[in-house]
Amino acid sequence: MAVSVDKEQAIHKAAIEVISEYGFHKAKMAKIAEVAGVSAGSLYTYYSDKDHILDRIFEVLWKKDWAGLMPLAAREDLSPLEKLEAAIDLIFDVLTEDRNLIIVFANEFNNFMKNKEVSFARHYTEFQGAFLSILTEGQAQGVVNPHLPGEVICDFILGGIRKILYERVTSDRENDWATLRTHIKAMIRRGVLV
Amino acid sequence: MAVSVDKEQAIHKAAIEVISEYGFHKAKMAKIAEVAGVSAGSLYTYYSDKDHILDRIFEVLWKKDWAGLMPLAAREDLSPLEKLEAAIDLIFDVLTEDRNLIIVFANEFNNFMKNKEVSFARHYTEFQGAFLSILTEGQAQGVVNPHLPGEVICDFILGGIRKILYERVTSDRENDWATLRTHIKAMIRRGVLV
DNA sequence: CCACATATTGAACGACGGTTCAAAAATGGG
DNA sequence: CCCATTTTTGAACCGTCGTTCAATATGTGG
Repeated sequence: MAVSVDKEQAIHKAAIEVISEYGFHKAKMAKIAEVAGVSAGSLYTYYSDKDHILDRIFEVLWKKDWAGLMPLAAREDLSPLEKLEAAIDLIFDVLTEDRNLIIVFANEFNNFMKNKEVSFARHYTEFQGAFLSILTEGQAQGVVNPHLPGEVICDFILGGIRKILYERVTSDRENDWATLRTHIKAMIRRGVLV
Repeated sequence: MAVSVDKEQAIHKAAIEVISEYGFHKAKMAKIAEVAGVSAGSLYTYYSDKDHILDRIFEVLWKKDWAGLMPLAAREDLSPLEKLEAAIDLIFDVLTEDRNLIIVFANEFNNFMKNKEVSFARHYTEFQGAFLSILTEGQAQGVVNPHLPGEVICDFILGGIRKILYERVTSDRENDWATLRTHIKAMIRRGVLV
């Protein structure tokens, strides 16, 4: 009898749902189990403890982002600007797959990284590094403003996207992700002035 | 024998410090009391419960922002762009007053607002409304890009600033807030392209 | 300086919820 | 169809704090 991938998936998905609704702290193991359709004890067949569940959620998230961005940053057939926009698309694609994931990411990520070993540290760090390298390349080629520190641009973009997605997903309005992307890209390229 | 303002202040400050270090959930009442230099029981002379302490932290924060932004947005002697930059300065001033406050804000704010009555709801909402009105005014006067939805600009700016401040304050580098402001303003005005 | 009111203390309480584990169920090879 | 093995169950356990409160200290008005 092999452990079931289905159940691990079910727990993974249920955890995202429950944590997005209550926040990590108030998300009870019993509730996650209930939503996943397993017993409380079964959670411990697939995860060592509560932290491990959230760690795994972020691991999957950052592995996707990392796997997408690393080859992208290295491509020679794209201009830095094209890469930057592709990177933004990538982040959008990964996050907008599941509205609850956006909420979990926006609310729990920073706190979870605090004073703790996380399994996705390398992927996260390398993702940031790759994103930064795209900007640096853009500056070297004279298309990105060289007076702005790359880290500042990087944080501003990622922080801005995070909040935009969170606010949109939290309101009950319908979301047109495609249009939103073009707005964000326009803002990043040319700012808000006419 | 009147309750002491000093002690309430001490608890307020200690709470920001302890919560910034451990996160709200792992911040223990006993630890807050210890740092504040009072006993655990004394916390309950000044605050009804743990939530109340954090509620108060955000109430003070948003009252400052609100009190600064409301009159600013209404001024007729400033252009929308000047108001926008003054608003950014305001947010900077309020947050950079205390590095721990930035951390608490970045990590706990969203979660704390979830499914809960908060005392600062009105100040927060009106702050956002005032910020948005500055942008709308700018669009009406033809200085802000009318194709970008005001809410998107608003969220992008606030989310971007939050992450920038958080990352800077979390690293151990020295921070030059004045230069950082000009970079952020430049990015907002003209984007990242040359 | 006394009596009263209010503040402070910190040990003890009790609820909560993550985790455990013995028992039961499921699986599958021979 | 059995038996060995692995998985699942869920009630019980138990450590962790947020909170309480009786005792004590502190301050104040008369």
